[in-house]
Amino acid sequence: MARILITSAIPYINGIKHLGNLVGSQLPADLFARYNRARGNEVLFLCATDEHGTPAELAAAKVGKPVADYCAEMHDVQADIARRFGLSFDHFGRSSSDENKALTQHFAGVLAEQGLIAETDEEQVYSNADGRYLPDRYIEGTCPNCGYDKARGDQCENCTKQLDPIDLIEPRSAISGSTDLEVRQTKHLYLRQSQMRAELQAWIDSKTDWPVLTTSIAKKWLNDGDGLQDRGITRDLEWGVPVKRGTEAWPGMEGKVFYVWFDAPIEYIACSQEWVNANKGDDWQRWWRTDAGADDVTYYQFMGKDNVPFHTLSFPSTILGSREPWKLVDYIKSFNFLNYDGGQFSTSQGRGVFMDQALDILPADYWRWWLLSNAPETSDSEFTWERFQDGVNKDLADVLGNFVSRVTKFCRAKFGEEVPKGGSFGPRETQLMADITGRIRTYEQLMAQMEVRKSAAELRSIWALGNEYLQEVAPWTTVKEDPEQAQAQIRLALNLIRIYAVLSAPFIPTAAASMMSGMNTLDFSWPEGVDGDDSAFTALPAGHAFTVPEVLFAKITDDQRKEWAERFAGIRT
RNA sequence: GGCGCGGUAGCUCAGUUGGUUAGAGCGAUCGACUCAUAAUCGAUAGGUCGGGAGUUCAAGUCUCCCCCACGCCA
Repeated sequence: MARILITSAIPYINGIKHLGNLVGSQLPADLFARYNRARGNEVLFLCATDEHGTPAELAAAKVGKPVADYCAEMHDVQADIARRFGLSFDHFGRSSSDENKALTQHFAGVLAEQGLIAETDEEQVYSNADGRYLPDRYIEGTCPNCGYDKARGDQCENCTKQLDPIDLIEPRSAISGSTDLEVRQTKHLYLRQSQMRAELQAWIDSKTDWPVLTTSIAKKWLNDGDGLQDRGITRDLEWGVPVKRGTEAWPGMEGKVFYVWFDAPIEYIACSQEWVNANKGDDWQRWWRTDAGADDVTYYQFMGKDNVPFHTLSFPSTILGSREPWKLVDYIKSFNFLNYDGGQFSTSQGRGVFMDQALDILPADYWRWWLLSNAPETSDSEFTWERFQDGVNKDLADVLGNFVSRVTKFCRAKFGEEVPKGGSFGPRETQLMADITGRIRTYEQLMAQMEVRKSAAELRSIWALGNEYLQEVAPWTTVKEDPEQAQAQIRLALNLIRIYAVLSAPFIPTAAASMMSGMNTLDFSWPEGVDGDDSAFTALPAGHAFTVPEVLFAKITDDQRKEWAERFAGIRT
């Protein structure tokens, strides 16, 4: 039994995530977690909210709440939506947890001991009215290049020129509008990633089986220009992990916090400590410490491409640079972006469909299936309401749902609601079982390789095999001439429903549960093969009672599609 | 401007280390069936694999140049 550690990129606390965020990390990670559990592997699947930084502070201020309260509330909101989407985290933690504070401070301390932390003095803009330092992009003013009056401190959106905040004419705070700004000297810590460059390069080069998307982004950052740059890991903010050197105070760093990108990935580890402290597990070290039992763990990370640099370079610098025996990631599965109807999904602009809205109009399985079977693996892909309707109706309603419906209703009408016992399997049945077994083996390989779209396509063709069989042996005709033979045909078809439920559960867990419930069984054993008395194809024995399930997937009508397309055409307010 | 990922049937995409008549799903057309969510099953049509040059007995698959789209960065 393999031991599988899975983490999904942690979503930022500020607001509800859209479908593009979902399909880029949490959803495929959940697919992989569910599959591995179904195969009997020991799985620890972790996710959390990423809570620190300026955007959270501003969002809290906007609704007039203390930032800690705001984050606590938003964490619960996100946890509830994740649960309703069927995301099967073993724990959904918080980067603002005490565990993460202590661990982040610990890493900073040991990195300093290893000579990988540099202290620098730099100039930062301070807003007296706001009582805080302003990140570059929160300073606005007139562009010295083109005269645009809403240029940001990092770049002018009008002429695209890169700027320094001190270049701006009549600079003001983007938060309050105040012009009472001053430049102050402030001290900061840098992670000396440049020192780790050769080691990271060798590590990345050894990962020949990673997606091209992952390695190409990592190599670009390693080799572009002057190579990997040191990175500031502290900020002049209040909301964050206080800067400490382990448990000791850090002279000169009073009142400062670690940068959100330093503490966020450390939460992957801290989350497992939260998992233990929540009494859900009893040993986090055997997942993370190679000196405490984690050497047989295989660790997979899932994320969108925008997160790749931090996971291939920054976080590994932290792990490797500590010179402590932490588990390093074995495989990084990265995704491109999902676009929405001709443009990008946008959290800040409220464009697209967000997770709560999606669940308001359809059950999670509809979304899970479409998003996963169209996951942006090789390139960006696009959500349109037409494609969504086509995919859901054809795959889920017509191919799978209708198969369950036609088999169970036919049996009920002709033989009653129990698995019929007559007849025996002949050559055609043997062939079907062999065909399905062969495809299951392919499906297993694709799932193990995290080939999400191909796995979905393979699963769909397994569903279709059932319809092909029924069409060919035509039990509705057979029953008139040879009822015993028809019973054998339907007995096999009913067993296919259980097999389909088990195979499909990672994609569509709710519908799979309905199928299992209808088949009146708790036998979730994975279909290993065709041979022997314990064959998956005879798991439901003759005489086993079942009920006809409710319609598994109602079709999306043209009227619904049009209404939703219109409702979600604008921006969310 | 640099870099990255793409450009394959109407649409969405597969096409390992170059090798027989380039594949799938959807859509279209025709047919079969009537158990079923007007579902299913079969068949057919449809592609000079972005353009050009080159290497090779052989290129969608390698090399070079160009064009287009998207993304990232400066």
